[in-house]
Amino acid sequence: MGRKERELQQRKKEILDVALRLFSQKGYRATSMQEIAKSSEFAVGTIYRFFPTKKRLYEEIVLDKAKEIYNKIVPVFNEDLDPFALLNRLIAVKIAVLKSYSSFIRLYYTVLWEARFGVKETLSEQVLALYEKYLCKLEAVFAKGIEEGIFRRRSSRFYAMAFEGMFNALIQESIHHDLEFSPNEVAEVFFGGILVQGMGR
Amino acid sequence: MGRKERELQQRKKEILDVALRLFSQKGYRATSMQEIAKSSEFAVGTIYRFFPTKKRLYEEIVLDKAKEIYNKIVPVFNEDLDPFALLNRLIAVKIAVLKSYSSFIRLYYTVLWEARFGVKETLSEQVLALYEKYLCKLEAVFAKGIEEGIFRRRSSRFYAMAFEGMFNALIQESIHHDLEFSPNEVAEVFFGGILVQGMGR
Amino acid sequence: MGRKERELQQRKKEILDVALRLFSQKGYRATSMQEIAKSSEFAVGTIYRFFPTKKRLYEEIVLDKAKEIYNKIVPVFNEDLDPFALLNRLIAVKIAVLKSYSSFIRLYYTVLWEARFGVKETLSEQVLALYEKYLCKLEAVFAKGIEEGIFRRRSSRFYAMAFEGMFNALIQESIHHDLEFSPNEVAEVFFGGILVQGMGR
Amino acid sequence: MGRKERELQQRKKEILDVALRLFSQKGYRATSMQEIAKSSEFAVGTIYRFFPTKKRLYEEIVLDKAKEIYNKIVPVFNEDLDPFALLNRLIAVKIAVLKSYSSFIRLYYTVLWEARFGVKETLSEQVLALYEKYLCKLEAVFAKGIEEGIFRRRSSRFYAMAFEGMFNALIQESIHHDLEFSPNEVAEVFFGGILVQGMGR
DNA sequence: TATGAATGAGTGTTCATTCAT
DNA sequence: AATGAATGAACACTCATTCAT
Repeated sequence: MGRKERELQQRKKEILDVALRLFSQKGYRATSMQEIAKSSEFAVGTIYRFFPTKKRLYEEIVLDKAKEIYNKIVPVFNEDLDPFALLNRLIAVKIAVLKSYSSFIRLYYTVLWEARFGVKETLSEQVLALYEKYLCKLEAVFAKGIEEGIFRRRSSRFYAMAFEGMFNALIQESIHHDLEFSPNEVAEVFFGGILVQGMGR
Repeated sequence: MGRKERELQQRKKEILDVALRLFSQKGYRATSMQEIAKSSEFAVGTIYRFFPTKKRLYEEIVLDKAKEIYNKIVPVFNEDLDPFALLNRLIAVKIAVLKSYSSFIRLYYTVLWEARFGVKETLSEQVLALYEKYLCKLEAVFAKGIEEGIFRRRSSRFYAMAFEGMFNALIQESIHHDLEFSPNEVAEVFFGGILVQGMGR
Repeated sequence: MGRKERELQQRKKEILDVALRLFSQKGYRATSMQEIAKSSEFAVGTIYRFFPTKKRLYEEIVLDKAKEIYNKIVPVFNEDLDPFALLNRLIAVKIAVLKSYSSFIRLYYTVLWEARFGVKETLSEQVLALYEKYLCKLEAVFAKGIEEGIFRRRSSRFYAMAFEGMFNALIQESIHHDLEFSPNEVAEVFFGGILVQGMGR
Repeated sequence: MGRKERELQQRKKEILDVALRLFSQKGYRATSMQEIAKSSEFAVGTIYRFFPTKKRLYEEIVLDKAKEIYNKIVPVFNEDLDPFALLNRLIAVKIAVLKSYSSFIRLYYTVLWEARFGVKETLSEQVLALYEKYLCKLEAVFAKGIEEGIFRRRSSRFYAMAFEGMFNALIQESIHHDLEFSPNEVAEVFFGGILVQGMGR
């Protein structure tokens, strides 16, 4: 890759970074191309050199990062571990990965939210597809654990959603507010519940 | 409240209902005032008599419903129950209440999401305030449980977020997709974890 | 039709007039909506109240007038006259009608030109269709004249095109420059050529 | 002219050829400089080396070809023939010349049309000037014919316009549609009308 | 008081032109 | 001299808001 090419990629990256920041802060519709241009100190036309439409700019931002995240997380599913150990590992990896993408996290969850809960004219079906693949693998882990008698008998979808819900809420809280926690804590609460042994019902 | 006043409130309510439906279906930006006017069979100007801006109309819709939901849920916190029983009851009540607001739920969570995770120009600080009050009470319950030795020793904020995350994910999944579950299931998983007794660590 | 309705029609007419002038002077593409707005002293949005797109505004201008012209000219074809007399009458009527539309004439011929000679993305197929209908009737007159032995034996299409070409050139010259001529002159020159009797040289 | 100069002229010609094709196919406004650059396999900047603006490129194309056409047609006026014979010859030459420029014809007539009938910001005053010179010579021929008693007494401008109108309409119809005709036919129809002998009716 | 026509700033996008390489 | 990436004014069109009726 020559100097020219490298510079081009550099410019593209700069635009992506600025756009990511603005889309994160204000959302897709409230961010105008003019604004992205001004913030990135390029002309509008220059942005259109790299991205044919606003929609595609947005999708590229989201899809690129989403793929990166996905590719860092899913290998966990291929590790040769029992469901319990695998989920423990997943928690640790997810925390590490997601914390390293903290500036993108808000946008990521917004897209997932919109994609999953039906905002019309979904902006990134591919991100959704990626997430569904992840969910599928996650469900499989729970299914295996149930089968092996490690996890209580319940729908694996239920477990997957409960896991994702709890985990995502904690991650977001820790990134955007000041909640500190370790992978262990999440694992302990999720696996063992919150009751002190012997207490409760 | 005289007839005049009653009629006024009636008009306002009609507008709010139509706007809620449209905002829910298409989102805030994609819904135009002209559309709300046409659907509600009022003139645009009339809507502006009741709501000074589109933003305020949106906020009022969300705040109204959010208050209703809040008012149906928080009494649980005043019931004379131990933390464990109270949370059990909270789960049952939340499920019942939120399912009865299913057409509003998407909008509600969207606003909460935007408010909590910092989309600039937040559309409803008051909704956020309400939610924070709820969170505060929830934390108090967890704090009390910890103090009483029922719950394991951990930050009450951590418990509150974990609870909300798991619960909200399940509720959304059950409303927008086909996940069926009972209050008991949520409670059992949250309180007791997913491991079969004696298994795991 | 109430006052409101009348005023609306008045506004619409004002816009149409201004747009006609600008389209005539500068052509379709070189005339911007902003310009039409400024010239007509309405806001851009107001123009869009009356015409959904620029294209439709243009078409409405052209089609409306073209229909008027057509409706004033074609009745001649239904008069009970022999081909020679009918064409004489046609010349007189066309001159009278087209001179009364002089501000529209340039646009009219431009559209016909574009439509007939293939500018892509033709702006008014309906105007073309109208003109083809006229041409068809004109050809029929020539065909009849040929059959009756009044006109020399030649393709009626050839006669129709020759007639239209000569006539239109003269009309345009008389409107845009200073050529004065009477219907008789056109007739004499054109017929002198197509009548069987009296070959030159 | 050295090699350098020759190469330069070669480049220029290549650009003109490509631009002519594109302008003919899609019109002036719908053809972009980028497109011309890509089609001609030069860079945009290179085109701007030869032509200072898009408008001038267009004008040069049209003027070049118009000059060619003009130079092939006007010699007829210098031939030592009587008006009748000269016009006969003119018809034959014009048909031969214009048919050999058929891909340029649409553009040519469009420019003439715009120039003569006053579209503002005329794209080629020089083409117009050329055409007026041609018209002038044509008028002179008619004037001479009138003076010599060959043609009926009428304004020579009137004759010139009638001639051009009829001729151009027929040529365009023959190029863009399927009208076949010989120079003789045009001459016979046109002269049949303007010769002194043989009045109609 | 209720109306809805009018407004015009703002949108995403294009493309003639420039200029550093 | 040739390049083509960068520019930004201009475009058609939208829509929250105003205000004369």
